[in-house]
Amino acid sequence: MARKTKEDAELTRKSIIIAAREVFLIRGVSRTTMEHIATQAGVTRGAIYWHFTNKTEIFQAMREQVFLPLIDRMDDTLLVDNSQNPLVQIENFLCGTIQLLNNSLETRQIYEIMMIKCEYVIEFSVVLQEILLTCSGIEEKLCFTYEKAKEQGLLHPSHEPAQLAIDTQLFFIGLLHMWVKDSDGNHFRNRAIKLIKAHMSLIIR
Amino acid sequence: MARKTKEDAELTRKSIIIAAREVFLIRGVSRTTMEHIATQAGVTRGAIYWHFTNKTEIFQAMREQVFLPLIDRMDDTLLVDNSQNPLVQIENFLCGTIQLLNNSLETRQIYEIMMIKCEYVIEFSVVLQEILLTCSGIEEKLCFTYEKAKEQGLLHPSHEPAQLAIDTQLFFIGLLHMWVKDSDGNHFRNRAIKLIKAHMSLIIR
DNA sequence: GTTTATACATACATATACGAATGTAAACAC
DNA sequence: GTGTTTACATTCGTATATGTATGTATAAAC
Repeated sequence: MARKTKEDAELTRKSIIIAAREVFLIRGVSRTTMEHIATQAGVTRGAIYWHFTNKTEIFQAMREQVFLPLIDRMDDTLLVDNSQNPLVQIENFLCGTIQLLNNSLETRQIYEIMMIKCEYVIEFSVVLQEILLTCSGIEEKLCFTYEKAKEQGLLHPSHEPAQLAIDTQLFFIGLLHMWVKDSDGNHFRNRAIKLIKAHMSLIIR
Repeated sequence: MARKTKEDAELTRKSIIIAAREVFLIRGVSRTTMEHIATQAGVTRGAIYWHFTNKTEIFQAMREQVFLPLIDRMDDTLLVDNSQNPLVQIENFLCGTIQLLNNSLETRQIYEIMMIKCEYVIEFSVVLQEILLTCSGIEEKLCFTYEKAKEQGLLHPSHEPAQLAIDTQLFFIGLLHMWVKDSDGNHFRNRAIKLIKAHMSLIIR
């Protein structure tokens, strides 16, 4: 076929990432081939190899579409906006993530792929490291916000911000994992917001 | 080669499961072939196809070696032994699981495989359902134990056993996931016991 | 002691996947 | 308007995986 304009090329690049997400979700990352992605995107493998060197690069491109906004939203909710009660800030961040998952098919699918449709073997160890780094960042920001709460006397005196930060983080990681696995929705998806509020209520006072 | 006794056949069956675990851990479940497992076990694919119909069946056999004992231990710690403080029972169950992971290479590897070396696509949906069922069971037993604690006045009056059960369960699921991912150990593995005690201390009184 | 079923190994047929090499037509630079 | 580069499509060689079919030596049944 013929050469396209730069805008068109960028469109096919994006369509490849979208196609990859759709196929990853159904077949799992390891079992999807370049041919699967190409067919889904309506191009040939040649097009994919032009834009990406291998499947890992497609995966990373897909991942960035979700995780860069996550960091931004976390910074906005926890660090920038200081007008609110810190505990409400944390609750808003957690609930906001759940609402994002509810509203955005793309985000929902990418989370599902990353959590239960991907095998973190050696070639994906970079991804694992990045996930751990992201988690460290979340913990830090939660800790920072819990410290604000403590300064304002919102916490029980025996509760340490660092411990609360890890507890909340682990609670939320568990919630996200079960949210993703709970495909029928009755155990965790529909109750996620209530579970977050219940968790926060354990901490208040 | 020649026919073996039943005991020998059972030995090769077990060696296949062990070999599968070792290869799954390195290559991920999807990317390991029957040939990989056979080579690792020192047999041919013929032996594997004799004992198992496909890879999923090997995976399930491997999984049962860990999850059936888990249920038993949970029942022992949370339901049977009523001599102790219910909150201590819960803490013992959680810490016991971590200690099992620390002490048993086999358990540790199978958890790692199930959490980050396996893609839960359609053919593994049965496994996912079983995991969800196991979680429901854990939640029920935690709830039962928290109810005992409430009856004994060990909980803050505003804390509901059902909510505490889910919160603890999600905390622990998150902890297990991070425990597995934290291969260098400094972020979660070495701190797991302390994190559990911190979590339980949030609930007391 | 012969027969039969077992516990594999070997061989084969088929399918699939990858990466690179090559082809090509249009966009863009000049 | 010609040349060059881009953005792919097509083709090819090779490797690898699967499942089955067949071979075979021995344990077990009788």
